[in-house]
Amino acid sequence: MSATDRLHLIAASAPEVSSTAFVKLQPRTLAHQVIDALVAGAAEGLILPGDRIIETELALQLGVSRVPVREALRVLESQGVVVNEPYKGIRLTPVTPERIDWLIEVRVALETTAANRAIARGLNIEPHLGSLGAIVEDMQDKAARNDVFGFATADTNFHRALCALAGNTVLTDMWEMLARQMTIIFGLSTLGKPMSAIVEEHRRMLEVFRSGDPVDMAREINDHIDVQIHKVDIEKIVAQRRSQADQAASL
Amino acid sequence: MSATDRLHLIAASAPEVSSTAFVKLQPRTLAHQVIDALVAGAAEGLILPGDRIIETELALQLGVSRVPVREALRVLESQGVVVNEPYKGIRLTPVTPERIDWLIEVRVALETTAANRAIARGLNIEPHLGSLGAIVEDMQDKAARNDVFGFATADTNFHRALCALAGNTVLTDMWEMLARQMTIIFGLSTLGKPMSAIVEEHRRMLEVFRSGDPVDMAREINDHIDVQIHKVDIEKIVAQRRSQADQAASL
DNA sequence: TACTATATAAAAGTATACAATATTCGCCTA
DNA sequence: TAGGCGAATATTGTATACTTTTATATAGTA
Repeated sequence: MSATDRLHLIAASAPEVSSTAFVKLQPRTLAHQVIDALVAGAAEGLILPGDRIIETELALQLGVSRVPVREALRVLESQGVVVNEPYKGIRLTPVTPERIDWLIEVRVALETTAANRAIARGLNIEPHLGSLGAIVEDMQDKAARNDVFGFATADTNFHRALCALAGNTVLTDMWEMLARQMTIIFGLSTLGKPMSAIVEEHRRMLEVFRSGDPVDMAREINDHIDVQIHKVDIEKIVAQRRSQADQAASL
Repeated sequence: MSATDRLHLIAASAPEVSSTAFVKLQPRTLAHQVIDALVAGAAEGLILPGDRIIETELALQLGVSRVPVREALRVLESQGVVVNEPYKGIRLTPVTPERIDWLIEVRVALETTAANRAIARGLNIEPHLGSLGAIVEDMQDKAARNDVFGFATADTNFHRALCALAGNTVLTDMWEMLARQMTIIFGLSTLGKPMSAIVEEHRRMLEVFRSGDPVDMAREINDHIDVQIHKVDIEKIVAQRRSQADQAASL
C-alpha cells in the first residue's frame, strides 16, 4: 500500500456564520481542496514525513487531474510542508528535532508580536476576553471527554483567535503556515503533557493577556509553546509509525 | 499597453560559490523563472499594485504555456504577492499604508528573533562580523556611485546575512517572502532618507550586534526598519505611476 | 566478479485542448 | 429613460496528451 492511499477530498467546510455580516463565499478550487486533503492526510499519519508523494498516484486517488495536484504541491512547497527536487520528486518535509525547534521559535516570535500588538490596540478587554475564555472552556470540555482531536482543534483555535486580535493579516497568514506544519507534527505524537495542564496554561495566558504586560505575555507564550513537544523523540515516533504502516502493507 | 508587457524570463542567476562545499545545482523549472520574472517586473514598476494579471497574456509574453504561469501565480498567491479570486482574476496585491505596517511589524519580529538567536549562538564574532561589515562597505560604495538598485540589493543582503546567522531555515524562508514583497514596494518609491544615513544605521546595528545586547538589538532593528518608508504616501505614488503608465500607453 | 554502458520504464515538466464561470454590452420592457 | 434580462466574449479552472529527465535493470566487458 502506497503512502498516499486512502486520501480523499474533504467536503468544503461550511463557512462559519458571523453575527455581524455575511461571509463572502468563495468558490473553492480543486487545488485548495487538494491542499486540505494532503494536510489532513498527513495529520492523520496516512503520509509520514519523508514519504514520497507521486503526482499521478495522488491525482488518481483524489479523482482529479494532475494540474490541480501540481498547483497544490507547489503551494505546499513554498510553505515548507513538502520539499521538491525538480524531475526527482516531492516528499513530505522530514521532521527533525531541529526543525521543530525552528518552527517553535518562529511561532513564539509571531504570537508574542501578535499578543503585544493586540494589547497595544487595547483589545485585551471584553468581548474578546470572553471569546477566548469560551474557547478555553471548549478545550476543558474536550479534555473531559478525552476527545484528543477536538482538543487539539480548540487549542489551535485559541492561538488563532489571539493572533487575529492583532489585526495583521500578514502575520496571521504566516501563522497559518506554521500551524499547518505543527498540525502535521502534533498528529504524529501524543502531547507532551496532560490535557488538563494545558487547559490551565491557557487560563493563565488569558489572565496575563488581560493584565496587559508585554514582557509577562512574551514569557508566558514562550513557556507554553516551547515545552509542548520538546521532550518527545519525534524521529523515533516516525520510525515506529513507518514500521506499523509497512506491516499493514504487507498483509 | 497592458500591465504585463515587456516582462521577460531572466536567466538563472549563477549560484554563489561556497568556499567549503559545492552548491547542489538545482534545475530551475519554468515555474520558478516565471516567479522571478514577475517579482522583478513588479519591482521595476512594469506591473503596479492592484493591476490585473492575465494568465494567457503573461504566458504569451514569457513564451511559455499557461501551466507554469499558473503554478507561479499559485505560489505567489500563497506568499501574499498576488491576490486571487477564483473565476474572477488575479491582481498584484494592492499596497496600502496599513499593509506596509503589517509587513514591517512581522519583519521586525523575525529579524529581532534572528539576531537574538545569532547572539545566543555566539555568532556575533569574526568572521561573521567581517562579512556583514563588507556588505556595509559595499552599500557605502553603491551609495557613492548613486547606484540605487545596487544599494537596495546590498541593503537586502545585509539583513539576509544577519537572518542567516540564526541558522533557522523556517525563519529565513519566511523572511524571504517578506523581502520579496518589500522589494516590490521599495521599487515604487524612493527611500525615505538619504543613503548615507542608511549606511550609518547599518554600521550602528552591526556595532550593537557585536556588543550582544538583545534589548538594544531589538530597539536598533525596530528603529531602522520602522522609519524606512513610513512617511511616504505610497498610494499617491502608485496613482502617479499609474497615470504615467496610462499616458505612455495612449501614445 | 565487478564495473560500465545502454536500454527501458517511471515520473515530473510542459503544452494544448476543453469546460465552467464571470463580466460586458446590447436590447427589450416598463 | 432607467433598469433588468440575456447572449456574446473573455478568462479562469480542469483534463488530456506529449516531452524531458531521472532511475532501474539488464547485458556486456575487463
